[in-house]
Amino acid sequence: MLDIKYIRENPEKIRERIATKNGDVDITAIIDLDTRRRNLGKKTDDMKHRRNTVSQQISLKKRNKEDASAEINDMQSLSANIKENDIALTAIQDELNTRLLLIPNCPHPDVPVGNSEADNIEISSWGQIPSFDFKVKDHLDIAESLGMLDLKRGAKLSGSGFPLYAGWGARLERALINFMLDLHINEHGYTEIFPPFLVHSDVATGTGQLPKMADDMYYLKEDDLWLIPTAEVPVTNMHRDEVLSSANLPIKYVAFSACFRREAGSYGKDTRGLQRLHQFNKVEMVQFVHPDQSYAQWELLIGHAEKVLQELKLPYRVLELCTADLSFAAARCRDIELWAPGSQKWLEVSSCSNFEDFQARRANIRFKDEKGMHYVHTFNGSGVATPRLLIAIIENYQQADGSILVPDVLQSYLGTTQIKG
RNA sequence: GGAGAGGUGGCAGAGCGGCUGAAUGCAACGGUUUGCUAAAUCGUCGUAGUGCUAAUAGCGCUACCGGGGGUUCGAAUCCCCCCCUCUCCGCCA
Repeated sequence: MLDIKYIRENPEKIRERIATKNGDVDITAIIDLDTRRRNLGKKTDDMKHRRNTVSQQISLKKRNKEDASAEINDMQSLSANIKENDIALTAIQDELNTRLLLIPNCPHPDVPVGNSEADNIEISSWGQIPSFDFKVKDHLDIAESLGMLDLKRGAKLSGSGFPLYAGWGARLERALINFMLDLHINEHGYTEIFPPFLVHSDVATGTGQLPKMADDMYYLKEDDLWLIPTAEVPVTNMHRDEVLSSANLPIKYVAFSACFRREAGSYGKDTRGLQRLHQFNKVEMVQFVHPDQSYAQWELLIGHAEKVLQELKLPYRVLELCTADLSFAAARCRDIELWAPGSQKWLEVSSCSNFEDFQARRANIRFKDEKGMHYVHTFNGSGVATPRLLIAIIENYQQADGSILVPDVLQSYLGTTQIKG
């Protein structure tokens, strides 16, 4: 959410910044609502002041056994008017809020302006793209032949997009999650969180998924609960409506969770194997920081995600997303993509977004220092999502005989050096 | 799912129609004093909206005692609904 005062004072600037994100906002309507809210609010507050004053007089008169019926009469009609105004005011406030919640975050000034994902900029890369002296296969062929994946049975249970891992596939999945959590906890100083996977509407609103992305989330009507699309949602909202102590910042959490996404509107795109799923596992890093440290810490977090891939010795590249490719809530974002030789493409395994105070304002997460109250900055990044990581491991570590070598750092977790048929 | 108790400022905890934005204690901040890893003492000490103003400084007004309604000239205080926490019972991994 943007600050209404900032909108009031910089309407044109906001319109321009949002336009670079291909967003369109009716700033005029918002400013109009804001003006009406302030005018009616002032008027009503003055009426309430009068009521408070006169009520004091009534109290005094009654104590002195004097007649106060004239004043009481007056106040009866005044109170009726106040009630009418309050109702009107609530309606204005509600509409204003609804509109404010639909305004995307403004991109950071350093974000390259672009029209599509084609305008994202590669800012670094790591590792060598491997070459093979045999015909490479893609992850689905390999995993199915090794009994690691059973997508047919997954679909029998829940439909396509709900993968069923079996045998070494299931064990590899579990090993990856443990490896990543341990890395972030032991080497990067994060505190582990294991959150609920179902959350209230206001929680999903706090991080920016609602109201705009409602169609992309699974919803349980009976209980009014949403399945989380990422651990970011519950973990960020842990501190909703809290005042944090500045001495405790930055707060760094890492959480494993299953993630549920309806992927409405993306049918048929990148669907082979594990590329795009309705349910997947992810290790997510979330930080709450002082605004002054925001971008420095965010860069470190990207390094934490990269470290996972370096330890696994997988080639990757880092992209700075252009304005058009930024998500609703993000001010700035870098994606990390892994090379998948069997599929012959780069696969996004981590998205590291800085939201500045956008989420903090929505979720009301503040900190206090000598100068007063401020909103924290929040940012997060996958560290990382498992399905595409699994694809990259299988495809990069595949052998001519159809087996897969296990990356060094996973061998102790898996108890083997090679996965064979 | 059933029964009971309770939700008050950073925390603990009074208040139970007007003199309460809220006692008291702790914590925090500032000063004094003594001095050694502390105590004593004085003062300050909620958040948000809004108006005036050059002002994130100051002053004023309004709102907020889990959330939403109601009664009343006036509600933290009375009434109704909902949510949450705790205890007991039931069910259950």
